[in-house]
Amino acid sequence: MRSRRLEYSESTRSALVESAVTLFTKHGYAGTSLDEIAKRARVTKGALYHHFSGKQALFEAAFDAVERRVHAELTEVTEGDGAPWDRAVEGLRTFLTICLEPEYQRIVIHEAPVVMGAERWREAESHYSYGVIRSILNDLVESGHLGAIPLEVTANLLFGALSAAASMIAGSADPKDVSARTEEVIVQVLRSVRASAAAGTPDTDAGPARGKRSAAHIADKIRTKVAGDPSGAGER
Amino acid sequence: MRSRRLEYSESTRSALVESAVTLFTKHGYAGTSLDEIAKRARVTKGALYHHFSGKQALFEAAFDAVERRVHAELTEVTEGDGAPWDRAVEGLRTFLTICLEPEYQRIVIHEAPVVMGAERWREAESHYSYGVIRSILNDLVESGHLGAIPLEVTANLLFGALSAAASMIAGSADPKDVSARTEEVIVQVLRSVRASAAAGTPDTDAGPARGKRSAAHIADKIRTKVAGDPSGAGER
DNA sequence: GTGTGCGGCATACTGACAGTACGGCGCGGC
DNA sequence: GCCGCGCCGTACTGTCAGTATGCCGCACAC
Repeated sequence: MRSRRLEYSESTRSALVESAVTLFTKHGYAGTSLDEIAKRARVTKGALYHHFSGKQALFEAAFDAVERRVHAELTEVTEGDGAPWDRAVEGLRTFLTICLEPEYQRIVIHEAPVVMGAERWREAESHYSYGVIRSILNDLVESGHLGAIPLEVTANLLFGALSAAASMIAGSADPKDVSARTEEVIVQVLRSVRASAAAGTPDTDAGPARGKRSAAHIADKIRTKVAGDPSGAGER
Repeated sequence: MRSRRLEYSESTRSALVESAVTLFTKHGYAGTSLDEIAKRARVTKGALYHHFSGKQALFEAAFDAVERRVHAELTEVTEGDGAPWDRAVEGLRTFLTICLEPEYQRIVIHEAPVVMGAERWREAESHYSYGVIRSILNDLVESGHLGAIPLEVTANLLFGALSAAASMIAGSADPKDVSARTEEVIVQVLRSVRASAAAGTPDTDAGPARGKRSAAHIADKIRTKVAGDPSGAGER
């Protein structure tokens, strides 16, 4: 039988995480004191340090909480059974929407790389939004919508572009407009790439550009190990 | 005549900035104390506070120092008199190289948005690297290499993609390889877009594409109202 | 060349905050 | 009903950003 003690404990823990999400979103990591977080959760630092090893660990818990929500929302859209292209566009749209949420913006996109370190952040992201984007791209490649592209590199570029877009959109005077135009541009680019791949003309054009080592050797490297660690998302 | 006093003063100031650049790069903003910075510059905090209003102001001075160096390096390449397309590709390559420098990576790309606030950072960037990218794109459009694109939005997407790429490259096991592949992908995409524009076929093709559902409804969902604290990101 | 003002900097202090030590209290098992 | 341990509160410590204040010597006046 579920113990009362355990229930209390989990309740305070989640209260702390929720409080942390709220305050980190509003004032940032450096601008938020542990006393504030504890106070908002109606406990003291003693409780906080009982559940988390320190400020950074608490931040990561908050990060995970936000990411899990977002991930659920994303996969719901992208793992449907529609055509890959449609799911991709819909996923794109959903991700842009998510990026407008202050929690995701500030905690995941802006603060996390600094607080957790770029290394850990990248690692964590590969299990969440970044991973979704990569798998969407993979679907597009496998279904023939995109030609041979280095998966990891392309996914990374796309993810970076989308994050920057989110930041710009949220900071703009007319978010709806900027958001719509952003989506247009990305879809347009994807279509161009698709068309280019379909035309079977991997370029070779008459540019005065550099050496001919272009499209050929790219294909060699398409399959950069999608692997990732098979263990279920390493919780701290 | 140039006063001796003034010379000393400027020397102290630049020593502080240089020290700040070094230490912020190595240990980050939060991980560096003002005493360390002062000590490395062989002065005390008194001198530091004489020249700068606080830690944040010192960071911004360090930021500016790095940006100015980079900007000079970039414009030297992109403001030549070659063909727009060549200058673009060369600029792209140069920027990717710059992104490998730890100073630029950590101070400009990673820490600055958090320390200065995304708002200020964006504003500052528009005078530096981001501005260069935008003007390169503008040249490409005017010279007919790219079709009609929303300049700001596209430049922002490209800048975000490049920043993310830089981060990935620096963190990878084989930076040169990843860097090369990144360049390939971007150039490839640009070529596709160029081809698509040249073909005068803004798509509409017979893909499994979806209906013309309005892109604008995205922003309806911006639930929380951006929540920005306009002050320089709650730092302390 | 002597006085004087002020810019440039050092020293000493204050408040805030992350992290630690330790103790009490109540739930759950016996 | 009693004991132990897990949960949490209280009180303290060290560190660091920022402030208050004063000294020292260069430059300029005369």
